[in-house]
Amino acid sequence: MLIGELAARTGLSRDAIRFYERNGLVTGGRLPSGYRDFAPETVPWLLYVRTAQTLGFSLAEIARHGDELRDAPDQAEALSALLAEKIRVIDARMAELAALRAELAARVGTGCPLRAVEAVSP
Amino acid sequence: MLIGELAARTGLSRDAIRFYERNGLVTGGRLPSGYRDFAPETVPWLLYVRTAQTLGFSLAEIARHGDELRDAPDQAEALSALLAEKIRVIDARMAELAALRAELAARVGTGCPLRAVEAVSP
DNA sequence: CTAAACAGTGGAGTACGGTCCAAGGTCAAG
DNA sequence: CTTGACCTTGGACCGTACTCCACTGTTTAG
Repeated sequence: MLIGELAARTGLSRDAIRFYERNGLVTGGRLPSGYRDFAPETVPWLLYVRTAQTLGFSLAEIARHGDELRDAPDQAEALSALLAEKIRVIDARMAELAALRAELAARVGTGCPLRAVEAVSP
Repeated sequence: MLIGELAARTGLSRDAIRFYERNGLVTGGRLPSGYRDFAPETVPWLLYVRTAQTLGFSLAEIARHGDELRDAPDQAEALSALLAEKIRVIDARMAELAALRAELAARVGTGCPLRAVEAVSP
């Protein structure tokens, strides 16, 4: 698959894909012409990359996870561990959000406890 | 309060605070010496800024919210609306995370359904 | 054979959120 | 009056995650 098609299928720009390649997030072969040639599985992988990214993982982290996965003796196990770790991260993040939500919710409708926030505004 | 003390109390660097000031996130008076002079309420405000930031709001958004708040005819109401909006954002974010968590959880322990993710790694 | 539509490279530029630094002013203590 | 801690400014620089551009090579359709 050429880069243009991959871009179309993932919604990424060709430049972004080349950027990802430079940073070790994707690897493709090369055709005799020098054109990049991507495997079909690259599509779900890139979709996954975007998901992980919106989750707050940096590209470097995602690349590192990918590497760990590739180098693992037992891939299935490594992946399970990775996913489990991500789930922990998600849980932690959700807990933070829940705490913040509670804090905000407690202030909504009260005319007073917001002083700490409002009295100072820019 | 001088900038150094504010920095110490908020955990921010003096440079970061000056950067925030340039970008309209904080305002302080000036002493005759030219030194910035911050009100005590700036401390909770900056702590709030950091919280909002970890929530995924950009400094520009936070500044804009602060402005809206300041300009609102009814501050208490404006703040309630703002908090309510943030809560919606949080809820959306949590829902995304929950969906992703479910997706990941479904794959953990299975040796097969992870192909889509694993077969492709960098 | 040529033109269009792809692809490649390198490098500059962008926005964000800062950090670091030099040169210099201010202030309190000794 | 000097020393040291603190403050000021402006500007350079960093990492992240890209985008845009010019110039060049390849492939494909007519």
